[in-house]
Amino acid sequence: MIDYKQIIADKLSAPLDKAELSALITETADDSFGDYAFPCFKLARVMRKSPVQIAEELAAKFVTDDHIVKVQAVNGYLNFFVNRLELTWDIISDVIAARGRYGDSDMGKGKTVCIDYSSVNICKSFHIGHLSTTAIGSALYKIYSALGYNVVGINHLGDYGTQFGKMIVAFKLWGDQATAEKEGVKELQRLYVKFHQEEPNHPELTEQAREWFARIERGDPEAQQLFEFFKRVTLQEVKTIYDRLHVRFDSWNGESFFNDKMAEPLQMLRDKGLITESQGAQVVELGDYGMPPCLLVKSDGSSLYATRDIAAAIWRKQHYNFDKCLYVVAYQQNLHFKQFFKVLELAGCDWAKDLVHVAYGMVSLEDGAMSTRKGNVVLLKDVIDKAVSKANDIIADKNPDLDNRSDVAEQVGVGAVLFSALENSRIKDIVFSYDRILNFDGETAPYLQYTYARCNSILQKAPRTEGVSGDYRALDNAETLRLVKLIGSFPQAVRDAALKYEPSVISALLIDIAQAFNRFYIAHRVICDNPAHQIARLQVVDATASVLKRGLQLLGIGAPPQM
RNA sequence: GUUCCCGUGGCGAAAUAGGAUAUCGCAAUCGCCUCCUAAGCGAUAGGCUGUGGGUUCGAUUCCCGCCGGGAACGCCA
Repeated sequence: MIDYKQIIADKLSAPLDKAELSALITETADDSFGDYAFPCFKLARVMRKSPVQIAEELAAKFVTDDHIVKVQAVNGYLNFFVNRLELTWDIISDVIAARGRYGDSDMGKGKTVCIDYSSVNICKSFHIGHLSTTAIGSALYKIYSALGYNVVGINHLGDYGTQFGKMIVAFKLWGDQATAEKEGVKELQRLYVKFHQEEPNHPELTEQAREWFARIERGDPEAQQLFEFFKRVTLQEVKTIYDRLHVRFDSWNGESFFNDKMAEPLQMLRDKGLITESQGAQVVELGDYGMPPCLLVKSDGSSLYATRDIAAAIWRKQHYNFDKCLYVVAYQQNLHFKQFFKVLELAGCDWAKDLVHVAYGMVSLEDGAMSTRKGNVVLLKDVIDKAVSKANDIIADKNPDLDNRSDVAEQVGVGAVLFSALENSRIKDIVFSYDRILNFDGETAPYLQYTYARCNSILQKAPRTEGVSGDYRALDNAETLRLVKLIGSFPQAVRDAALKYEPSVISALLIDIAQAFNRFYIAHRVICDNPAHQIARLQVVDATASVLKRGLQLLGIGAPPQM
């Protein structure tokens, strides 16, 4: 890969060192300005001259060569035109040489990243509120893997808490095994809701629930068995969703797993003198850091969320020795993460700095917040089913002879759903709307997939041309340049996505690439009378297809060859 | 009340760790399939980037105030 910035920096005779120079060199806002630009404004102060004058002087002194073919001073910018055919071929050949793995690197070699994502709750339905953590976490998993990191995907199950005592009471009173097996989480959910309806009028239920929860903790066989049953029913159902989304985990150690692993961390915090008594509870005071205290032990002696998260973080550090541990959890829990990260830092865990809360925005419905208890939820399964069914209808209409029709519809529908959680900055709130998620036009996964299929179609239909070499002058035009430059920025986008924990960096670039390709496609016929031109253009198509596919893979979205 | 986040054309967003004329999609109107997939492409219309200051050669981007929206703030997770 030719480093034009470096070439320019080496040849520029400005009173700054090479590193500063190349840091200042940027890509131009518009191809008509050139390809790279050096803003002279910072030099103005040092050199005591106007930026316009500096640019002109630098331009006059700059000696062009085979790589940098033209220099222009415009409004205080020094604009460089590179050898565009060289740039084009440089990028295209890199992509082709990468054989489908363009953008991969070994920057993470020997490093481990833990990613805590999706983390479903037992006995609760999987609704669209869980889509963001699942899609973002899974995409980060793939992105970090592509960068050579060893990645550990963790589904930190919500499988501990007094609600399971309630579930047992409800199940014994109103439920039965056969129905639960048949109806799955829906039935568990119904029992849970019923418990809350009955509880105000039957205070003894609360007491029974507490008792059953205590029995789970003691390892009472009946309680344990029922609890495992709920867990099995929930996971069975959730796993069918994960299968459809192609989401994988390396660990399913949830809250209950850490139940017997909290004593040591607590003792450690006590030994360090961090824990104090407050209103009967044991807390770590964080007033010095502008935060309310972090509660670790309730006045009845039982543990809390933060206690388990601290134990889990320590356990993960010991077992995986991570270089980074990401928590893909909604921003509602900002304070919680800040608190327990700080507690670990105060405890002298220098690795506390490697814990990252990857926060994302809330999903709400058009008529307000979702509520499991009120039954006001949109199930993810229903959304996927609708999307797939719509994809099916469109295929029936546009491409009825397509092979593997249902498979393609599945990939398109699922892709559309996943993309909705990956297209924007994760911090943005989302108001769920069927209209939006079922729209397959414009900036959507089906658009990317369609563009990929278009590329593929050309590659397949192009007649073989033996003994002819490509004429790359066929690539000397605005549409190709724009497309190729975008493709060339893909590796950096992958790194940025990892650095910022932001898969949307990749989604946004893919949209730009697809758009640039479609404009290229309209403007320049690939399969044409001139075999030399055809060969050159086919390589652009090949590279586009390759990058679109790789990008979609990193987002966890399928790329059917035809649609 | 305190802390944090968000505020860009009717709607949804982008702007590479301050840079050149604020970019894209949806919706709207009008065009383009005897020609590589029209899930596409083009054109028109739509903006004082919430607001008032400040820093800077330059602010959507950084700082302060205000307004509007959201979230969190002790025995849930």
